[in-house]
Amino acid sequence: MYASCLIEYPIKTLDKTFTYIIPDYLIEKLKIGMKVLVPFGNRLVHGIVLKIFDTYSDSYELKEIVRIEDEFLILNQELLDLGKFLKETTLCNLITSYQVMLPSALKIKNQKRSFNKYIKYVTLNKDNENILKYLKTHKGKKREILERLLEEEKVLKSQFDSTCIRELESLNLVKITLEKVYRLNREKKNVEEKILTKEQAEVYKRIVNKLDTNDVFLIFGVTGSGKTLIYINLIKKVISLEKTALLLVPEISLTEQIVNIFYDYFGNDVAILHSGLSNSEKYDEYVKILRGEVKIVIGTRSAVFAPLENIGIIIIDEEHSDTYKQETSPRYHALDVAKKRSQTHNCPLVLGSATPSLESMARALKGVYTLLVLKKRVNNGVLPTNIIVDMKEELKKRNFIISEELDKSIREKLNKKEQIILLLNRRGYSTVITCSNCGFTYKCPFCEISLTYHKSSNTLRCHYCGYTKIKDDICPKCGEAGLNYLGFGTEKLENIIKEKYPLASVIRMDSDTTSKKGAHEKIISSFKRHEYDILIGTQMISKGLDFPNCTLVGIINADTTLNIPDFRSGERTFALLHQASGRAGRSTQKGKVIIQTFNPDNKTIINVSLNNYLKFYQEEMQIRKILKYPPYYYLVNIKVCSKDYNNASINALKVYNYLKANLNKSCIILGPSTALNFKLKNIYHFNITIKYRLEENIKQVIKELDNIFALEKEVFLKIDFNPLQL
DNA sequence: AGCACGCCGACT
DNA sequence: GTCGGCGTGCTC
Repeated sequence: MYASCLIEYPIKTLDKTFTYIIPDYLIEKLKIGMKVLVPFGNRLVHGIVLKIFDTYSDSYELKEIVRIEDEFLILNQELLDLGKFLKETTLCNLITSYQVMLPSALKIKNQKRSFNKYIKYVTLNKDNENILKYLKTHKGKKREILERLLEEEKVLKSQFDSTCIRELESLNLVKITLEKVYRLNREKKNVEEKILTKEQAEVYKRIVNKLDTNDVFLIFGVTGSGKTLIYINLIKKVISLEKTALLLVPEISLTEQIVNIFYDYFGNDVAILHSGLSNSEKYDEYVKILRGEVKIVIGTRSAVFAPLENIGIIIIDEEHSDTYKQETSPRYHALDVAKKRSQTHNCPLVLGSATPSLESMARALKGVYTLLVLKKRVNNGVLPTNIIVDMKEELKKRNFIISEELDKSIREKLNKKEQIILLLNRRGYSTVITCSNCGFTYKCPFCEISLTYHKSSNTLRCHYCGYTKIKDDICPKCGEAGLNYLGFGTEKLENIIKEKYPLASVIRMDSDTTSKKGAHEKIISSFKRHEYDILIGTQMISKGLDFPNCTLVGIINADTTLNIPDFRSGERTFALLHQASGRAGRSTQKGKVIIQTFNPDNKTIINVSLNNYLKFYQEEMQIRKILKYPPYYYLVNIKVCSKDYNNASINALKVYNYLKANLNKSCIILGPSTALNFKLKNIYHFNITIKYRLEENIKQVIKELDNIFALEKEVFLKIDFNPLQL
C-alpha cells in the first residue's frame, strides 16, 4: 500500500504530493487526513496523508512512512476538500490551507506530540488479599492511605505523599489511573428564559422555516436590538434537530461576553476557539469538537474551519468586521468559507450587523440574501442623540482635545453617577516627534512610518513592526534639546482626563493594556460593575459591549479613520462611529454621543449623527459606482515585494505589463503605485490593483503570473482576491 | 525550507 | 595544499 503526502513546508516548489510506502503494521491504522512523519531528503518531516492506494508503477525508489504523529487528528473529507477550495480561490499552497485549519498545537509542523492533560488518581488494587494483611501488620502513614482508599475508592494522587504511594505501588497494593480532562469546563446555569419580542420572533420564524436550505440571511438590526437572543433560539432549535451550530464573532474582546451568555445556556455543549486561549486550551477545545462532544462552536475567523459534522446553522455576528478577512496567506474571508460550508451541509448562513458591509447589503437588497430587519431596541430603548462638534471652532477657543460640549457633558454625567466612554482610535502618548530646531522627525528604520511615543515605558515604538527604542533627551540629528511631542493617543488622553477630572476614576483599554491573558475581560467587567467612571479606548471598546449605565460616548477624533486613503475608509468610519455610539444608553436611560471632528460637513459623519445607515449606504454606493469599486466591481490586489527598492520597482512594472498583455480589455489595471505602507519591515511594496466585473480568464492569468514569480528569489508577490485594504 | 554538492579566495 | 564562502538543485 502507498500513500500520497503533503509536506509541511509552505513553498511553491513543494506544493505537490510525495508518495510513500505504508509499512505493514500501519496499513490498518493509517487513514486519509492523518498527520504523519516521513523521511524527506536526509531528515524527517511532518506531512499529511491525502490519498491511499495499492498500485505504484513508477520506477522511483520510495521510502516508508515512519509513524503516525497523532492518532486523534484526522482532517475529514469535508475539510480536505475545503482546503482545495481555499487553494483555488486564494492561490495559496495546499499545505497552508490545512495549516490554517488546525490549532497551533496540532499544526503539521509542530513537534510536540501530546497536549493532553491528565489527572492522576490512586485506587486500590482490587481483589488483593494482601491489603488486609498489610493493614493488620502495619501502622502509620501508608496504612492511613489504604484505609482512606477503602472508604473513598478513588482519591487524587496529589493528596498523598508521593514516596508513600510509590512504595505502595511497588508492593502492588495500589495503582495510579489517568483520566483525561479538559482545561476549560463550564456548567450550564439555570437561566431565565427570555421571551423574544414580536420583531425578534418574526426574524426567528423566517429563518427557522428555512433550516433545510442553504439560504443566506442578513439580519440588519440596530445596535441593542437583541440579535444574540435570536441566535440562541436558532441554535436551540438546531440542536433539538440533532444538528450542530457554528457561531463566528469578530474578536476576543467581544467573545468573552457572548461566550458567557452561551455557557450559561448550553454549558459544556460549547467549545470556543480564539487567539486568547493558550495552545493547550485550544488543543482541548479542538479535540472536543473532533470527537463530536460539543454541539456548538463559538470562535473567531479560523473557527470557520471547526471540524463540526452535521452543521445545522452557521451564524456570523458583526459580519461587516474586517477581522473576518485574513491578511496573510491564505488570504481568505470567513464569509466565503462559511458560504461554502453552508452549501456542503445544506444549512442556512445567518449574517448579523447594525452596519452591514456594502457588499452584503447590496446582495440583500438584490434578493440574493434574505433581508431581515430589526428596527427597535429591546426594553424600548431609544437610539442616542448625536451631536457633532466642529473642532476647528474649538481650536479658536483653545480647546485642543476636549470640546466645551464634551466637557460639559462629562461633568454632568459624573455628577449623575453615570458612566462615560471615550473613543480615540490611536494608541500611545504622542504620535509624532519632531525637532523644533532642525525639523527632524523620528521614523521607523524598517517601515519609514513615524514612531509613537509611549510614556509609560519611555519608548518610541513602531505600530507596524514593533520596533522599539528608548526615548532620547536631545535631537539625534542636531543635538539640541528641541524635541516636540505632537499628536495624541489614548495614553495621553488618559493623563489629560485624569488631570481634568481628578475625582473620576479612569481606565484605559487598548492593545497596550490588554496584552496579558484575560486582561480584556478584567477591564470590561470592572467597568461594568462601575468600578470606573470613564473608559478610554481604541476601537476595541466600540463593538458589541453592553454597559447599561453608560450614557455618554465621546468620540475624540472622528477623522482618524476617515483620512486613511482607502476607498473603504467611509464605510469603516461609519461602522466604527455607529458601533461606538451604540454603546450609549443601552438600557432605559437615553444616551448621548458627542462626535468631535474637523470635517463637520462630511457626509459620512453627518449620517452617523443621524443614525441613518440606509442614507449612508445609498450615498456611498453612488461613489462606489462612479469610481468603479466594490460591490460594482471585483478587486484583486497584487503587491510586488522586495528588500531592494529597484528590484521591487522593476518587477512591479513587469507584472503590470504581463497583466496588460494577458487580461481582457474590460479589466482596469491600476498602478504600479507605492503601497500605503510602502516600506514595511524593511521590505518595499508596490501595489497593482485590478478591477473587473466578469470573472472570465482573470484567475487563470493571475495563477500563471504567480507561477512565474515562484521561481524568483529576490522578489515575491502577495496576491489578494477581494482585498479589504489596498 | 533545509541541506548537499560544487566551484573559487585567504589562511593554519 | 585546506577551510569556507554562498550559488544551484533536489527532496517520494
